[in-house]
Amino acid sequence: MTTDMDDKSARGEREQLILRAAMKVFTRKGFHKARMADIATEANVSYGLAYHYFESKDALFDSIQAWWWERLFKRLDEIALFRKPVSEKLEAIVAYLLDLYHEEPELVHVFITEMSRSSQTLTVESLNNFKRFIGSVDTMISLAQKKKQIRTDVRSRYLTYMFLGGLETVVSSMVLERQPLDNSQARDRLLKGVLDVFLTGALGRTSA
Amino acid sequence: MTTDMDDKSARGEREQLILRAAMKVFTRKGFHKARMADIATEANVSYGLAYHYFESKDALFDSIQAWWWERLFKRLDEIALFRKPVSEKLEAIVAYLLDLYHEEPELVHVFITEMSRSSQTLTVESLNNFKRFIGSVDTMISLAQKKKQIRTDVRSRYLTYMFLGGLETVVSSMVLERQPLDNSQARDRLLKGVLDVFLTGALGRTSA
Amino acid sequence: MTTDMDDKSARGEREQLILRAAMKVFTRKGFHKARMADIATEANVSYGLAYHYFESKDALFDSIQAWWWERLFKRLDEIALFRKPVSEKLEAIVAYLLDLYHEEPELVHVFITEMSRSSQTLTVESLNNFKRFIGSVDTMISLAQKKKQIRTDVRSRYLTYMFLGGLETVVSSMVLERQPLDNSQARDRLLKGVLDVFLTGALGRTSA
Amino acid sequence: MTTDMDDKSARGEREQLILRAAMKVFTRKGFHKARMADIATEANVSYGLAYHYFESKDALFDSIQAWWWERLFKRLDEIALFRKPVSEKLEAIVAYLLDLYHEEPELVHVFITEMSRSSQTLTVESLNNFKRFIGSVDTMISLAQKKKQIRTDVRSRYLTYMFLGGLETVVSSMVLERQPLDNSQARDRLLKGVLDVFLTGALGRTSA
DNA sequence: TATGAATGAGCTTTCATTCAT
DNA sequence: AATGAATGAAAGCTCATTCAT
Repeated sequence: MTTDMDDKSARGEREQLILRAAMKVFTRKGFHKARMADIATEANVSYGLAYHYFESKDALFDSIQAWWWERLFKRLDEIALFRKPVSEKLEAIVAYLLDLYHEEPELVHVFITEMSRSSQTLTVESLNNFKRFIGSVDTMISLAQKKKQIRTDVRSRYLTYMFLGGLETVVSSMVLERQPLDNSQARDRLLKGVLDVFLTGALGRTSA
Repeated sequence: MTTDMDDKSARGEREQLILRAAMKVFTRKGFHKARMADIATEANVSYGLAYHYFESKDALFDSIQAWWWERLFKRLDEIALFRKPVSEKLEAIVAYLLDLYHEEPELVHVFITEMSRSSQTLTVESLNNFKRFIGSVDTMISLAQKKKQIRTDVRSRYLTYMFLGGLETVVSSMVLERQPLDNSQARDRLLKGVLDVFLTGALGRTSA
Repeated sequence: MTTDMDDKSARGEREQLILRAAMKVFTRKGFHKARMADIATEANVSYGLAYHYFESKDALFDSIQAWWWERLFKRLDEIALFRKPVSEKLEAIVAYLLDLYHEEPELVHVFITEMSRSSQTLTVESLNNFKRFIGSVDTMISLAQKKKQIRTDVRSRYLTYMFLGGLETVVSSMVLERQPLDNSQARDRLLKGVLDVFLTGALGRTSA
Repeated sequence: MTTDMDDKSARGEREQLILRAAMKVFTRKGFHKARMADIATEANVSYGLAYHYFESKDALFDSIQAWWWERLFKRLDEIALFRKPVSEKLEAIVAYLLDLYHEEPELVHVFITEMSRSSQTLTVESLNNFKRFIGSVDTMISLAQKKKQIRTDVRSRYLTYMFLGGLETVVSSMVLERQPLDNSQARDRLLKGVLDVFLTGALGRTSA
């Protein structure tokens, strides 16, 4: 899996340091209870330096969001180009999230706890990102419907919700209980599980 | 559907007034940006009075949570006693949420945006409520597995996550876009859709 | 001399207390170096109470300005109606300032040091107040020119500047050296002096 | 008119650059709202460099003051030596200010708005400069009184205040409204006006 | 019950100043 | 000479909470 770390190291080292410290503190205390002082301390950096790199606490949070969405959309765009059945595309999405959780647990944590809900941070812009995210998956699914790869008697939008909702909840349960995903077998089992349940349902193929 | 309003009317009328005002303001501004003054204003009440009924802002929020969980667990317990296939139990859960969203959209909104995520409010107690909630559904599902009503090759916990996650995301999409659910046809379609996708998967029965 | 104290006592007592404390602190330290904490301490009042009554430090300053202008314009309007030669009108203006300095030295101090110059606080609105002030005196003077009470070979605007400038500087010298004006003889001498020099010039009547 | 530029060009060119930038920024935003960063930007210089030349923001302001007073006292001392009637000496003072305003409007602006009032910057030293300034004019006037060139029934101090106050207000009105004084006719009219009103008063010679 | 004035800890943000390069 | 990253004290403002009435 390609990593976007490349452009990260291009950014100021200190900036990265602060960004990562912020993610840690947001993970630990949540956005609102996190104080800039905590972030600076976590980064072993003076109070003012955080403001040297980021205009405000909100701007810092926005940078994290931007980072998240940038990576995600980049990967989604790659996946959309796959010349493979929808099942493999969806599998790649699940894999992306699980692997990112392994690499950057704090980033995923912040996404789950601070971005994905929390009306406080739901600006018009972030709502648009969500719409683009959902829309992107929706496109894959409705394409699959056209190719008769999956059922057509349910609107693609609902299939999308069920897929993303299930995926998010599985990830959430790991995030909130801070379960590491260091075991690649566990990762594969989860991967297959999510996908299989989504595709064949709780009844499974035996329903035939 | 029975309503728990009965015990609500038992509480002081003013108390209810304040509680509902709080839900509205939390819905509008989120917990952290909501000020006690806003809530008092919304309730047309002095803000000293809010403290007469609720010890603190947190206590006020806790009351809302308690209300939510009380209703939910009561209903779940009823559903658990159904002598019916798991599909009907799950359908009753979906129906509960959709109907509650129709009745008390703010309550569901606060649940989605403030309670279900947001590490700020994730106290040990609320985490326990989530565990009990998930555990309750898990029990229904593993019971069904024992009765061979559903597939047994996936751990009940994951089936539970996929079900609740899908359900939550469908509800979320309504909540966040503030879509009313006043049409009973739409409600039934949604109900069947969620259930059917969960049970038979994205491939549907045709996968046989 | 009528006093506007009446409407002041109508305002909240505490509000007045804070306003006066602010004037004292502004007089002592200047607007910028004055901290809200200083003002609260001076007023023997908690920090937050100042914000209960005044939205911000600027708003507090604006209130002082408003008070100043309100009193001044009220008096100027009265004076303008005098059916007397211009010399008596101008004398009344000088008397107003000298007496106000006796009554409310801090108010005059703040006017001299913070309002009358200091581009920081020169908003469009306060500039307009100055223009109205100068315009009001200008009107008296040009009226006197039409009645041939005073020379007509110099534009009324310049006569106004010379009068107000001289007056302000005399008052400034008292203010900046914190000279009290408790002696009514001194007050009268000053009053006559300013007026006589303005009217008959440095050469005096002997210039004839 | 001789210029003090000689010693200015002796100073570092960059130092001058920064000094002028500071005057511009002080003129635009006032001393307190002016940030060192603004001054550096205005001078197209890094803000570390400003500290290379000036110990602090206050020191920078002090340099501007010193420049102002140095020029003024030099000129006043020259004028004091004139073997001419007081009217010509006072005329030379007015001329100095008007011409300086033409040459260095920002310097005069800073004097009017930041130095001449504003208790914040009124240090003991600057107060002494004011006293020396006023004293210098006072000396000219009391000398004229001894020679019976002007009236002796008013204390020289008050005549001085009336003269300087009128002059300052006339200049202020130009400064605050940012009127250029590029027309030499206007300059002469102003010059004669100020002097004539001060000498013969609002009643003029016709008062005889 | 009901009010809203009063309190003050806590937080974000600014910006003069220092210093390694 | 020159740069600008780094520091941290200082100050404005918010708002949950208390309490006298």
